[in-house]
Amino acid sequence: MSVTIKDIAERAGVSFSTVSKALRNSPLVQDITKHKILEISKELGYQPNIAARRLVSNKSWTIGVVWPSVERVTPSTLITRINHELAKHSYTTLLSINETNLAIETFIRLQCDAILVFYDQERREGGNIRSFPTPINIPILYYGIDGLTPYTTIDTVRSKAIELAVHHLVELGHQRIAYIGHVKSKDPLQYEKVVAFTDLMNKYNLPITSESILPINSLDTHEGYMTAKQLLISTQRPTAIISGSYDLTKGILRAVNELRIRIPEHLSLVSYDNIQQMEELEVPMTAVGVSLDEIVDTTVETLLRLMNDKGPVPSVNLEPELVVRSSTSPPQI
Amino acid sequence: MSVTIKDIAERAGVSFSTVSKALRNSPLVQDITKHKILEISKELGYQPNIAARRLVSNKSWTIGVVWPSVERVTPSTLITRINHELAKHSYTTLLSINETNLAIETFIRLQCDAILVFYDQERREGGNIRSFPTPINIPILYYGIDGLTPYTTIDTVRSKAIELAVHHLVELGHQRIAYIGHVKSKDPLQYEKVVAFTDLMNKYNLPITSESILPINSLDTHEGYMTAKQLLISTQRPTAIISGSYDLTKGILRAVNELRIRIPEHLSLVSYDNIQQMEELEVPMTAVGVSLDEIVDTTVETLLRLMNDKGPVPSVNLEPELVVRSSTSPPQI
DNA sequence: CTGTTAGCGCTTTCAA
DNA sequence: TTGAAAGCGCTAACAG
Repeated sequence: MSVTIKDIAERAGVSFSTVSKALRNSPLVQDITKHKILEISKELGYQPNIAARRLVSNKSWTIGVVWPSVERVTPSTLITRINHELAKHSYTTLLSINETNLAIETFIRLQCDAILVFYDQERREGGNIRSFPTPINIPILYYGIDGLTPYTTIDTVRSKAIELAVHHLVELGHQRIAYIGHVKSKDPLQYEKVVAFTDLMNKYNLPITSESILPINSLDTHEGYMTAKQLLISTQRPTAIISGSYDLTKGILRAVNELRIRIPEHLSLVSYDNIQQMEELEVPMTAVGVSLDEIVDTTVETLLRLMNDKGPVPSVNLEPELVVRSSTSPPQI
Repeated sequence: MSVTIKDIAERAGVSFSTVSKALRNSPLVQDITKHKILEISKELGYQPNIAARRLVSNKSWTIGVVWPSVERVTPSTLITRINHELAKHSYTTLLSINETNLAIETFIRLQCDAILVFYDQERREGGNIRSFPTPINIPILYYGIDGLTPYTTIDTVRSKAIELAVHHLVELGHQRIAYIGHVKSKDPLQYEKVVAFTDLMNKYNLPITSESILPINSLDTHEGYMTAKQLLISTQRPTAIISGSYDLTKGILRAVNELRIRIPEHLSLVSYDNIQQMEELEVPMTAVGVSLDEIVDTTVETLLRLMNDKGPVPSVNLEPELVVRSSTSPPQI
């Protein structure tokens, strides 16, 4: 059995309620007594039992995160940052890699104070996105699927980001623009970007050929490299490329280097994913997207409101920005 | 507030202990009553409070997994599989991405039934590998760092795997053997493999040149591709390559294809990581390592013993195997 | 079959 | 400043 306040009380020769107060640093306990109790509890390796505490105080200081896709690298940074930020507010995050509804169930049983759900686009779970089958008394926040659930949601307007990219390039004078990104899979988040690209190219009356939308199989560096190399060898190569993710961009850069193409003189490059690392690439990268800081802050803030406010908390749709760096310029003729 | 058995009891017009029995499907409750109770509880969205349950029954059916490195892809498959396997024994896994000691603390407070620790080699945490600062009453199992902790450990003999690979190639008659997989970072698990390679090459009196140990930056596909391409262009190219991971191997294969080198006629290839996917590569791959199934099974089994046995549970060092497929043959002269 | 009761570890009045 | 007592949601004897 684990160490309890009773064990400490016995050793310290005081009542267990005094121990409870001492451990929570209540002013109602003499300093000497407090010291002694703290010492003994350390010695015994005492850890307060969250279960019991939650039972009486209705607060577990625990947030459940539904994380059905451990294997995807992209959002990992996000959860790491959120975890860190919540820790500042003394919350501990717990992840579950089970199927969404099962995970939610577990978190309810654990009496978490709130649940954050990263919906798994790839696994496409059985239709229960809209609402959990039974009523839930714990606040839930969804990430990334605005409009698909009745719960509060944090999302980013991906199409807008692509628009910003195309617009920027067109303003610089580019006409032959290519988009390298996920097309094949049914991932709606990725699909949204391609659609936005096509729409905007049409709007500007720019040509869409087989060489302007480059499908890839995954969002990793190697795919970016291979696809870009193929594309850039062509004589009618584009004067500008929009890349669907940071990892892809790294690959594209390698291909560009090998072919001795200079950025931005011979080729302009805009990348999705507004993260700090864009700044540190060989060529500081012009990028579009919502900054990670903003996503993290908004998510944590919404989570806190969800737990503290009585009324409903509104969903947020974060607006992407364009950050112009050195990878874009007017096309050279 | 959440729904409790009392709420159900009231609605059903029975005592709350009858509800408790009914929910746990006790034979001591009439079928009609049981049905009614089950229905009401579903209607109300009842979820048993693990906290309260654990408080009295001393069992939370919950296993804490310390997972400090969400961002690393490799072991993700492992945890996914373990999670699945434990579910069969009705345990739920909970992950924490916090620093090890903090995570352990949380799991103790949550009264998990056991804790599984994946030690983070990259983050190299502050010296507390050896033992948790205070006594713990919950069984702990460490993965991958045999000999560094007093707790029970599951580990694989990585050096032995590399030995098997070299031995196999030497027996086939290879002399110029290269190893791709020396990560520059100080990851001890990777380092162990390089050391084993050097030792064995020396033992067989085979030459180690600058072209037999290829340093890489990470274990991913792109690194494998770039490194292999560089290596294989050389006139004095090796007749066999040992690859440090599955991902690297995929990259090496791409380079090989591009250069129109044929496997195994022109080049033999052995890969670390004994996983099913090796079978499905363009060339079914000869591989070394402990099979994932075995790792999963052993881990789960040890975890269960740790929870059920009274006495200490021994650590396990899993022996790697060599699985010969079609990617290796004697060198052609 | 069903209800009553005690108690798990803890916080929180209320008394001393 | 300390202790006693009640109660959080649940399980497990024990009585009825």
